[in-house]
Amino acid sequence: MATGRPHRPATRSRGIPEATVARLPLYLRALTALSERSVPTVSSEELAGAAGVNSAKLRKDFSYLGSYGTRGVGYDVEYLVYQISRELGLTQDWPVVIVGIGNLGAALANYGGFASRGFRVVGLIDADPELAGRQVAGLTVLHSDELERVVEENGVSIGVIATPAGAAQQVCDRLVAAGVSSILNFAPSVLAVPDGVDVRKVDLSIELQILAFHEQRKAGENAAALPEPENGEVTPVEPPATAAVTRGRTDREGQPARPDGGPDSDGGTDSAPAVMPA
Amino acid sequence: MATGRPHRPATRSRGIPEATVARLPLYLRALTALSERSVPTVSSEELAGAAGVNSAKLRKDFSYLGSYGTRGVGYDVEYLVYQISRELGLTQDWPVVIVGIGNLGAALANYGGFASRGFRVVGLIDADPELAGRQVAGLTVLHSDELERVVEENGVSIGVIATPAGAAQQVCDRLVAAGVSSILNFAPSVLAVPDGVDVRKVDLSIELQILAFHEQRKAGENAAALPEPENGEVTPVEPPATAAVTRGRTDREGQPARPDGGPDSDGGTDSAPAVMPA
DNA sequence: TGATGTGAACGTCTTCACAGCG
DNA sequence: CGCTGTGAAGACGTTCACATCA
Repeated sequence: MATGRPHRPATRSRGIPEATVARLPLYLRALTALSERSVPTVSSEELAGAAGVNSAKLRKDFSYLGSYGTRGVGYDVEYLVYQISRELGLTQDWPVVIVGIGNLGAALANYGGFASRGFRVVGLIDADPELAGRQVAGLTVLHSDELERVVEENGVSIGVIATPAGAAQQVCDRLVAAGVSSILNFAPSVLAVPDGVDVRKVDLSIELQILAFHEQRKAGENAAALPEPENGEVTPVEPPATAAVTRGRTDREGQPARPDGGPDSDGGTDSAPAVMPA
Repeated sequence: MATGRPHRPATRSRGIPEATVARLPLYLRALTALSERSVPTVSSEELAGAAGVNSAKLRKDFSYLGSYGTRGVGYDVEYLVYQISRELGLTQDWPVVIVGIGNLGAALANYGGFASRGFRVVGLIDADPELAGRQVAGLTVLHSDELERVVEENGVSIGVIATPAGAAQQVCDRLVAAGVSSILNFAPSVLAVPDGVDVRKVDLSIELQILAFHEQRKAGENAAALPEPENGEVTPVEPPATAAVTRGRTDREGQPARPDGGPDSDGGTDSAPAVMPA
């Protein structure tokens, strides 16, 4: 789950729960697919299947929007597409700037899903003078100096940060100062923003770490009940001996720092700082 | 937030709540930064600030791992880094394959955050014969035919899908058949997987849509209380007249489908299918 | 009759407030 | 004394089960 953090304390937005808002785009995608196949109506059961949720949840979600279904029949696809689009604000045009045109920024600029949903990329910005002037996704990459100008001229309210972690906060500050009030952050850093500015975070590495946690548990179940090193003594989990069959895990280091003695036993740790592609 | 869907019904994993697991990587990052600055201990307050959460939540989270702090003092940085790493399974080495080497796949392959946390990219795979043989991030891109071989030879249990939406399910099926049991999906499609396989989804377009929702609400507050088209009659929200000052929104279409009459009034809709960069 | 819409029950997550310990 | 660790309360989200209505 790319996890986001709405700055105000999870205030229900006009009565629509955050969790529901987060699922509306999912429904919209499924509905759009149906619309293209000219399917006139769907039941909550069918639509829920296509969106990967259960039908009770879907019906409750839709109930927050109003009564858009027909009992005994289902939901009118076209009508629902429009209502959800309107609720999400996709019947408007949202100019967007992307800052940091590395591989990731370029991927975002080329991403078809943006343009098709009311988002229009109006500016690509990078600090590297080498990049300035180059064409990416049909747009000319601009130097960072132009950031404020692009934001103001286009009335941009949504900014995407795809810079290295070190640059993210500074870029964020400039975006906010120029008038941006919603930020999608791909850099692995925590952004501080004033009240009224929304930040959502997408962190590639965090997602993998969550997967690793669950993967580790599966492995633990296959072996005996996993040994619990509750106190300082650490017993590294022995990988099951069956080599080729068991999914590959190879233990690395084995020495933790101890909480009591002076924690200066071992100088620096191994891990490099998490840095974005650039 | 990029949202994930653990397949089993949100079972607490060995007593650690999912929400806590999702935050551990955040804490780990903040702790690693402190560790590099050779800070020996942190209070829950400081660490919470660095991670962007409140301190009560952080303490509760850590309490699920055990009592790793010292009252009146705080937490030993090195020790906590190790404990969280172990809990997340990052003291092991996780071989990973990335399928779909477009801009996004290349960005992922180059992403420093992977390698530094126990994740090792062992295979880059793409269906395009043109790409096969090219070097990306120091690895040779392999053709899809090699998928099963790479997964089996390296004991890969985590796969990343960065293909277009249309290819995602097929790639997923092959990964699972070859032995992968955790999947990070960047394609905008709902994946069906057998029990025991975890899927996490990162959807760039969904994140933007959620931002747009909140952005729209901010705009609505600035104007009068937003008009509620509760019944079929739709009143498109008039954008505030102040042009340059108000953040840019320009209305597009205005005609919704009606729920009662035959829904065949207007053939196809405008929006193109959401497709990944390739 | 068959599907929606929704109160009510349940489970999970967050926050509070303070006991307890170094 | 200061900070952790945690019961308890409250907010939020999900699921159930069924009244309701086209």
